[in-house]
Amino acid sequence: MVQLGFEDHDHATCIEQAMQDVEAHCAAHRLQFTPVRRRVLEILLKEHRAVGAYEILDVLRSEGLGSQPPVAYRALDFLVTHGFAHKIEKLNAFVACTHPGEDHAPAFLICRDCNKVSEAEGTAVALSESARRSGFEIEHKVIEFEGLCPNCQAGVPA
Amino acid sequence: MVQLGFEDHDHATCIEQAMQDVEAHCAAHRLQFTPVRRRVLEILLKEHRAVGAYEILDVLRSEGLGSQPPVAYRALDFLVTHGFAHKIEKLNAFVACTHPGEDHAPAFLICRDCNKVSEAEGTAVALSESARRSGFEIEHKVIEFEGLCPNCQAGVPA
DNA sequence: GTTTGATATGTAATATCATAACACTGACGT
DNA sequence: ACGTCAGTGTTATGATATTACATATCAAAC
Repeated sequence: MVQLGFEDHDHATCIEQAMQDVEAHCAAHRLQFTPVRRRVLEILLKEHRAVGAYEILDVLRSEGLGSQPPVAYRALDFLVTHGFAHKIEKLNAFVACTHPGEDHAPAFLICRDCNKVSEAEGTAVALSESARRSGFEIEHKVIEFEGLCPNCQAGVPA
Repeated sequence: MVQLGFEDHDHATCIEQAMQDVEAHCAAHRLQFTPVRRRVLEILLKEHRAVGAYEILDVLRSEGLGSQPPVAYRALDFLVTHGFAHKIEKLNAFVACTHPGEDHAPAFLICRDCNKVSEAEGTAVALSESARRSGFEIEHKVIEFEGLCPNCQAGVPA
């Protein structure tokens, strides 16, 4: 399982890489990667934690990129729809995707202490197959595990 | 997988059984199954669908059992804490538990058309073991699959 | 190169979900 | 009777999200 988020890593590279991937994906699919959308993704990428829409809106507002909730929600909707970000239902907040562009069904590990969110590579979940067999057609999966990350268990300061 | 919710069943019996189970569990554990809490559980049990807190509050209000949000939220909190109901994070709403009293980690199938919610018996999910091995201590699991139930796929009227 | 349609953004108003804080009540043990 | 504590009543407010409509911008067809 990939567990980006709790581990140390070169964050600047991590952001740059993601931005380039999204850029490329948008170009390839004729998607408009507008300034607001780009900025919202940057804001999300800066943190490996779920960020609320109004927190994002505050930043946009301070930069003159928009001032009303729909601005943030529309950009987030674009990012989520195209797989560049995910909504964490448990937190009513959003995280940047760590595998942008790939079609995947991620599982999230949410630390209730440091609030970091880690996206686990979506290996097959037994249950979902079982549901499908019983006739339920799954369109969207929400798999979120809340708990304590290794760092917080060890008392590492955030 | 148990799939109560989408199938036809004797609903009156289903409600009565659940109420008795909860009653017994409260008696055994010295929990106060007060009128408001009882009524909220009844409201939830009446439907195999997620019900919003304010929808519940409307009913309580009309019956003189309470008029302000905290009344509903407190009762729901009691029911969720003791495993008599679950919160569906995807919908910000609540369902009665179909296995009250048992300690379990349920998975939910949510039909986006008829809004019914089915609680699947929580068999082990491969991912959660994998997360645990990597050092993440899971305290709470959210597993929700949204899609189309067999009835709605077949065009059966709700 | 201008019209046209689709997509994106600006903005006001409002809907929906949830909690903090504090006062009151009633059951229960002593 | 008195103190304690869990539960409830009530006010106020906070947090999240959408509807609706106006305006702007882009891209492709003509």
